[in-house]
Amino acid sequence: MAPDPIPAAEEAEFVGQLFFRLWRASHTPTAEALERLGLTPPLFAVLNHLRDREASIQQQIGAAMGIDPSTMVALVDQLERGGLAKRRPRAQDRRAREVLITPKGRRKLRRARELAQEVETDVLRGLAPAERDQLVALLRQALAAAPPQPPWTAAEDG
Amino acid sequence: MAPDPIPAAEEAEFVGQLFFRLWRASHTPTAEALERLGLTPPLFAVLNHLRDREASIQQQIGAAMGIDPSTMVALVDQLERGGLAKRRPRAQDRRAREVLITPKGRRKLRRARELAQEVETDVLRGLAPAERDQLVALLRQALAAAPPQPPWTAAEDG
DNA sequence: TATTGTTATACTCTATAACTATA
DNA sequence: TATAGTTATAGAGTATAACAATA
Repeated sequence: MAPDPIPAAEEAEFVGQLFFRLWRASHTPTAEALERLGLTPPLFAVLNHLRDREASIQQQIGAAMGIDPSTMVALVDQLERGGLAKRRPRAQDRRAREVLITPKGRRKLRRARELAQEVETDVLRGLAPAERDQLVALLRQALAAAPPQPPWTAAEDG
Repeated sequence: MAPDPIPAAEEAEFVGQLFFRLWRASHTPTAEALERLGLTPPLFAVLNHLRDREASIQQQIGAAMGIDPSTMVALVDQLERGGLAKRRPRAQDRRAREVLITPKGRRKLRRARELAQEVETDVLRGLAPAERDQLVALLRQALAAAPPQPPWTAAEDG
């Protein structure tokens, strides 16, 4: 059997631990909410990417989000099976596949983003609105100046 | 081949993504530094726990840090093999094993904590000291009020 | 020859379940 | 019978490497 829940702030000595615990605090309920829509965090991340950059090809998506090419194949497969996105060969280079979000995909993404926002509001409920804005600003500032990152997994999301 | 490094702040729309990216920004180089000491992030986490609570038994450590009992066995095995900690039966209940950090373990932990601190300073180099303090305060405040968490993995550290 | 995507496989990490020894 | 720890196994998630199609 898995251990009981943990006192939230215990043992978080290093800043990295704080990042991790807050990420988990947001990731776990987000993943549960997404599951009710038939989505996973990686699928949600790809859909978010697709929302703004329709004609990007698999490799570009993977490079932008740190998803391995072979993993991208499986993710886009899932999106296609669910009718949330579709592939088409790029005209200028028929090796490459452009991935496009479908109207159904947009509708599902809209609901998913709402759920993710709700979770995030709940996770940061300890902060006043001004404090929350301040936190986000500091996080962005730190990340912008942080050392360059190696490739990441796709498990990142709200 | 794995994809190239990612522009740090790109795509981090949700706060959860910021947490994740900053955690990774600190976790990856920390893991690399620990490896040079023969440690891993989970071992580092357990040693940190042991530093302050010597007589805790495996189950307690696991419960406090969200590490599965069977995973704890493997971790303490590794610490014992390296001479960094040792087990002994608890007098009052010989089913239970108290885990104690050794002097060698303390020395190694001291170096590990120095390395982790250096990484963290580097990760947060974009923030002025006052901003950094402010960030930590906001993170702690948010975490203290966040919804109760399910068990965690041991991958959390500086 | 190099590159995109694909496939099949291997690896890492963690959880699950059955077992032992104590209680 | 219940609990701490152990062991062996399975599962999820991801990466690696070889292959096909195209450039």
